[in-house]
Parts: sequence; C-alpha cells; structure tokens
Amino acid sequence: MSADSTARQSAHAASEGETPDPRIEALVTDLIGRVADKWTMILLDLLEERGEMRFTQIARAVPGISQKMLTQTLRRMERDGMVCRTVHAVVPPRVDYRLTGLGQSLGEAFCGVWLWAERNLDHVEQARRAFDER
Amino acid sequence: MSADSTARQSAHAASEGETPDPRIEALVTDLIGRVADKWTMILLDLLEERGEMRFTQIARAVPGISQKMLTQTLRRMERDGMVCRTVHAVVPPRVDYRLTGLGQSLGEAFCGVWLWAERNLDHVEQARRAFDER
DNA sequence: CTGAATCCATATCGATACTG
DNA sequence: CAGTATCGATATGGATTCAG
Repeated sequence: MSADSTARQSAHAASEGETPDPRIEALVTDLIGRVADKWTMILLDLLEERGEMRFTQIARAVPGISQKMLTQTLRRMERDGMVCRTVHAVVPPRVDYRLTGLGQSLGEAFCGVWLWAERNLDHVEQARRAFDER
Repeated sequence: MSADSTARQSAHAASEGETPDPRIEALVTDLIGRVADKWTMILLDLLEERGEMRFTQIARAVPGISQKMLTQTLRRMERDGMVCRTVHAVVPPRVDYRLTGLGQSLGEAFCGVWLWAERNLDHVEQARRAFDER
C-alpha cells in the first residue's frame, strides 16, 4: 500500500503523525467506504466478466442478493459513474447494465484483492481456528 | 478483475450462468466482506506505512475512529491473521500491533484500490453531481 | 420485467462509564 | 494505557407488496 500519489503524500507530509490535512484523507476514506461494500464488488466483478447484462440476469447470477439491494447497488454505482444504464423502450421492459471506463478501471484495481482472497482463503480460515482455540 | 485462479475458474466453469459451485464463491465473498470494511482498510494502510504501533498511537493517527471500533477491528484482524499483537508486561500496559506477512500481502493487494480512489476522486464526484441534477 | 415502497429484524457505530 | 460493558441512535438488509 503506502500510496504515493501527490494527493496522499501531501496528506502525510506536514507533521507525519497527526492527520495534517484531513480533507483528502476524508474524501478517499469516504470513497473507499462506498465502493468497498460486498455487493458493489461482486457486481463489479460480474459485469467485468460478462459484459452487458440485464437486471434479472444479474439477479440470477448473484444468488444471495435481494432485489432491493440489487437495485440500490446498481443505482449507487450508476450515480458514481461506474455503470451505464440503458433502458429499452419495449414491453416487457428491458434494462441493460454495463461497466463504464471508470468502473472497469476500478474492477482492475480490485483484481488484486480478489486474487489475494482466493489464494489466502485457507490461510485465513486456519488463522481463525487457531485464534478461536484460545 | 476476472480472477483466473483455479479456484475461481472451477466456480465459473461448469454451467457458466447459474453459480455452479457456490461454496468457493461464498467463501471468497465472505472473506472480502470482512476484509473490505472502512476501518480495516485504513488500519492496514496505516500499519503498513508506519510499521509497529501501539494502541493509543493508532487511535491518534486515525481521527474518526472510536475506541470501540479500534479494538474491534484490531481483534478481528488479529483473528484473521493480519496483525500480530504483542503485550508487554509493564506498567502502564503497552501493546504493540504490527502486520503479519498475510496482512502485508493484503495491504499490497489493496494498494491499487487506494491509488484508484485518489486518482478518480474528482471523477466520481463529478459523476455524482451530474447524476443528482436529474 | 424492472423496479419502488413499506415493514421489520438485526447489525453497526458512537458515546459514556468503568476496570486492571 | 489498553481495554471491556452497556445503551441508544442509526444504518442496513431481507421479505413482501404493489405498479408501470
């Protein structure tokens, strides 16, 4: 980690310990907080793998999700500029969702986390069992 | 994204659309859900930047966090094998926290997400304003 | 089919007070 | 100093119902 963009450097530069310029920290934190929830990440991964999908198709591909959370998550992703929503004026209604360039770039950024999770899954579960035995 | 580990491939291989082997999906999802919360990510970043830190030191370095959440997050990270907790038998008490190898590797995996957030912060805020004006 | 709206249970988090 | 315990407000998420 230890991000080395100019923004983050300025946030840590001044007096090192005391959160010198909280504004950027706060914004980044907020953004990550929004972006890093369970469903957003799953949808990001799904849409990157499968390209354009319609509502019901997504719902079927993500077993645990409720229709409410699906709508909510897609809306927020649309608002954040991650996905593009296309409404086809047909009956029955048909709405397609696909990642924008911004969404794709975020998906790529998260790729490392997915790989890490898959690779270290056993490791984490083992650590948990060891911890719980005390 | 589109993780290409053997685990994930097997999860998507069989019948492509219908979540063929939900077990691995569920575990990865769960793991990411735990790992990707706001405070965990911030602590991960902080400990990677600063190395070993003690409790109060961390609390001061993370302005928004409550003492409750700090303890809770550190405990969960310890349980998941991300951080190592060292209690020094002195008075007043002194407890040091540092990332394990597992924690470091996760921090590195998240580095890309941090950089993305910093780089695309303006982009996202602009997208939100555009969306909200409708 | 694609939602929006409502109800309700639970989880989360911050504030506060107390302890070894 | 480094926690634990508790309370209350708020957020979150699922189930259900209704609508264009």
